[in-house]
This record gives sequence, C-alpha cells and structure tokens, in this order.
Amino acid sequence: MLCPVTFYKALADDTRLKSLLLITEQQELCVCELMTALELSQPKISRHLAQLRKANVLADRRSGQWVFYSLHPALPTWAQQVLKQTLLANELYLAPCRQQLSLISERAVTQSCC
Amino acid sequence: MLCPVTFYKALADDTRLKSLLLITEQQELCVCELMTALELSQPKISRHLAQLRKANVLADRRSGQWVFYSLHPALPTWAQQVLKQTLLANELYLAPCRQQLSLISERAVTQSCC
DNA sequence: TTCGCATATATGATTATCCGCATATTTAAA
DNA sequence: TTTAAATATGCGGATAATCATATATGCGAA
Repeated sequence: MLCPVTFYKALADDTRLKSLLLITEQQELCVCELMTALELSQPKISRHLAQLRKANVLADRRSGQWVFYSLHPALPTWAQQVLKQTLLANELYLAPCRQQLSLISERAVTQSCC
Repeated sequence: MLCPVTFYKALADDTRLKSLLLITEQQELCVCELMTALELSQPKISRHLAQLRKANVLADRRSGQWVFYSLHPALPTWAQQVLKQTLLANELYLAPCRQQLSLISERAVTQSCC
C-alpha cells in the first residue's frame, strides 16, 4: 500500500520526475538511456532510480549488462493516472529529454548501445 | 505557469498534503480549522500555508480576524485533477483529520469559533 | 487606546536531501 | 581468467527543509 505522501516525495525532484515521466511514456528504459536523455552522471541517475525502486514506484529487470526500469506493476491506479495526466499536460517539460533520446536511438541502429 | 516539479514539491510533506486535500474537499478552510484538524501548532500550519501561497497553489482571503485558504483560481486543471484523484483514492488518509474537523463544527454551533 | 484573539514571521538548532568522487558488483566478451 | 562496459553503492560535504520557541502584526471589541 503506497502512502500518498511517499509517492509525492518520489516526484518532488527534477531528476526523478523526468525519469518517471519518460518511463511512463516509453514503458521501459535502461540507466544509460536515462543518462543521455537527462544528460546527467551515472551515479546520480542510479541513485535516484534506487530511491524509486525502494519506494515501489519502479520495478527493475536485468537483461544482460543492462537494467531496465518500468513502472512497478503494483503501482496504484490513481498514481498511474497522476503520472499520465502530468505527462499529457506538460508536453514541453520533457522536450529536451526526448530530443536527446532520439539521438541515441538513431545511433543504436549502427552502433552497439548507449 | 506552474512547473510540475514545483507542484509536487508542494505535495511532498504530510502537513501540506493533508491541508491541501482537506481544502480540496471543503473548498475553504481557515488556519484554526486546519490546526485542530491536523492537531498541529499554529506556526507550523501557518508556515506551510505560506509556502503553498508563495507557490501559487493556494489563495488566501482575509475575513475579519480569520484568514481562509482555498485552491488558487489559477491552479492548472491537471493539478486540480491530481488533487481530486488523490483525495478519492485515499479516503482513509484524511479520516482522523475529518474526525477532528467534525468536532469543531459541532462546537461552533454553540461557541464562537475554533 | 488598550486588550485579546487569529495569524504571520524571525531565529537558531536539528535533520533530511542531494551531490561528486571513488570504488564495488555484475555481466559479456576476449 | 583477464578486461571492459553497465550499474550500484559507500562516504563525506554542502545545501535545503523542517521544527520549536519567541515575537510581531492585524483586527475587533471594550
């Protein structure tokens, strides 16, 4: 059972909120994708993702050397809807991140990964 | 224009979240009502309300010696919906506060105020 | 004007949060 | 088994949030 204030503390940071909204939009992202999308250091991303994991907001799945994060399957419906609404109503907030994300997906066609 | 992360920082504290949800539910509440509803000190309530006021989440209206707080008229629709959804999906979170609130409204019939 | 109630704010101490840096862990490939 | 890539975490140090206490302000009544 997710306490509302715990949930909102998870959203109360720029790095975490952007990560969460990007994951809401893209279903699943790995750490290196978030690193380049947000243009932030690896430990910083990783630490915030760990917080979201501990709060049961995100779930992680390892696939080889990559760890993919997605919304936790047990995340309450109301919390999911809050994320979706925030995403839809704040299109521009994620624009620079999407820009960066699109660059790696192009690169990924030719090169190995992130 | 309200930045999403600013809004969620406003919700990321127990006192503020409960105050906001109570105000969402009751339309308008004064400081002394929130004090007894949350069973917290006057300066503590006042300081958190000031934060919400500065963030343009709440609006204040003075009526004699009382100051009534309500959701800011310019609060974006998405933010209003987030509050409403949180309220509906977390009935029990506010139960003790409502209990305390009902006690003063009974008292208010006979006595002066809060 | 003086008093009392409701509310706001200043101050200093405590605590929580966030960060960079270094290092550990896990996995795949050589 | 050594190496490199991806990810996680330990450890201070800096910054910000929160709190309790004391005090200030604004308003109505006497």
